[in-house]
Amino acid sequence: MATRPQQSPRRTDALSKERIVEAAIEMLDAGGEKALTFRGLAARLATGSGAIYWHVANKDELLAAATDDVISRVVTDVAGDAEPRDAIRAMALGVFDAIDMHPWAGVQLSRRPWLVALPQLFEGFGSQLEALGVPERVLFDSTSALVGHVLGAAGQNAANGRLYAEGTDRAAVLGSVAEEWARLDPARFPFVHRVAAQLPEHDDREQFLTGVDLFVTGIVTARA
Amino acid sequence: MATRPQQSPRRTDALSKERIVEAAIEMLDAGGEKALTFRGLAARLATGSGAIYWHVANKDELLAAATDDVISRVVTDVAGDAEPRDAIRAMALGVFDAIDMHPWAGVQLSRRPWLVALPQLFEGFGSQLEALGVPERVLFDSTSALVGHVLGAAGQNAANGRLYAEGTDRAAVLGSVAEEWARLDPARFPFVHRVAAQLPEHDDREQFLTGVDLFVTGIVTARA
DNA sequence: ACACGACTGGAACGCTGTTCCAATCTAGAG
DNA sequence: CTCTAGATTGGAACAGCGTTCCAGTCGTGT
Repeated sequence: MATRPQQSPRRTDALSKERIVEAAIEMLDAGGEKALTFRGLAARLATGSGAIYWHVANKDELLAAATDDVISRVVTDVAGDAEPRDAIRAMALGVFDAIDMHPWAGVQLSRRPWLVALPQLFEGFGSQLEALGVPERVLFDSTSALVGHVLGAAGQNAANGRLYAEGTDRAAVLGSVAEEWARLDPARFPFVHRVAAQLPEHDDREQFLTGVDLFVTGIVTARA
Repeated sequence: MATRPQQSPRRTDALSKERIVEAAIEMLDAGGEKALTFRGLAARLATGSGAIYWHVANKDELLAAATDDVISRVVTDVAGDAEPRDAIRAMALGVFDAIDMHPWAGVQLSRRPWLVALPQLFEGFGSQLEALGVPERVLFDSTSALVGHVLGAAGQNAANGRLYAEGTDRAAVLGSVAEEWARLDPARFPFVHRVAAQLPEHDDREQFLTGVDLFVTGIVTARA
């Protein structure tokens, strides 16, 4: 049988999971989820796809590792010596911005939770709620709800963002959606009809923050 | 050149987008997102994949149509003559249960919003908030936040559900996650350490409802 | 000098979404 | 009734994917 010549020279710099994850994040940021392929990754790292599999079990693990990397970086960045409400706002905004910057991570978070980053979020939000005087009895439920809200709403926003990621701009897309809403039957959709105009001009980041504030207000109010 | 024999007899019952979407939903419910393939769909409908493409542009459109079908069914089911808070709880639970029953739809919702069902959600939640006396000025933001919360938290839950969907049961998975949390450094994760025990025994549905209530409380409180 | 395990890279496999097109049906015109 | 034009079908073909497999190469310890 014919021997395989193995013509191309071997790499000198070692491959590693870190280097692979780093390259994967770059590809994901550049072209979204479907831009990450093992062939492309191999080309970018100047290797073969088989070599990658020696360091990473499969694509799912690679995506999870990339998501973990991106999220945990943000969570640890937030300092903890502010007022509880401000600290919560800061952490929530950190998550929001991270997911906004890496939308593929948002999808991943709503797909495979219990990530390494999750305990960090729980710890951060939970301890601040405790500082706000939320009683032990409802602390776990409140924290779960808050974490779920932040991840859910941020992911939701990232999904919207992807719509006008390529080419078309935000205002145009939202404008056309607003037109659609305005065309709906005013008898069946009076409310939608009325607020359609506000759709194109709202600020996603601020709206997200409003939601977090409302949530904290609810928790604090129910505390009594 | 050789003619193609086209041996198998033609179907008598017409193909249609509705029939295709219906079959797709069955496949998605049975085996999740990756169980839906055009080949499998063609086999189930006793046709070829090409025929499906005459009715449906591509897989994305098919997924969007299936999601719309499942979600809008639930939204229109909720009657509207209850107390505002109860109506909101009922609608939220409807969405929660729908996504819980069809987890693939949850992923889809956090991926491609502005679905046909979205105006219905906006209308439902928005009009109830209005009935609660939320002033016009913050009505749009509050409704957006509430819709985002419901979709986000429900999707989040569905993602968790998929972890113990196949084989392993919920209690076992949550138990092992709780153990992992308990093993974390108590100095760095005091809060997580403390609430880990509550993780396996909490009720997702109830926790979701708690979150919605907290949110509404926050909105009502901020109304003043 | 040698051997052995860690590591590499590219070929190959089975599957996917999608495109293409001959074959076939249906409806209406003449 | 015949003919034809368009709507619809089904399956072959294509490019590309994740994954597996394995011959080859390197670095290290003896």
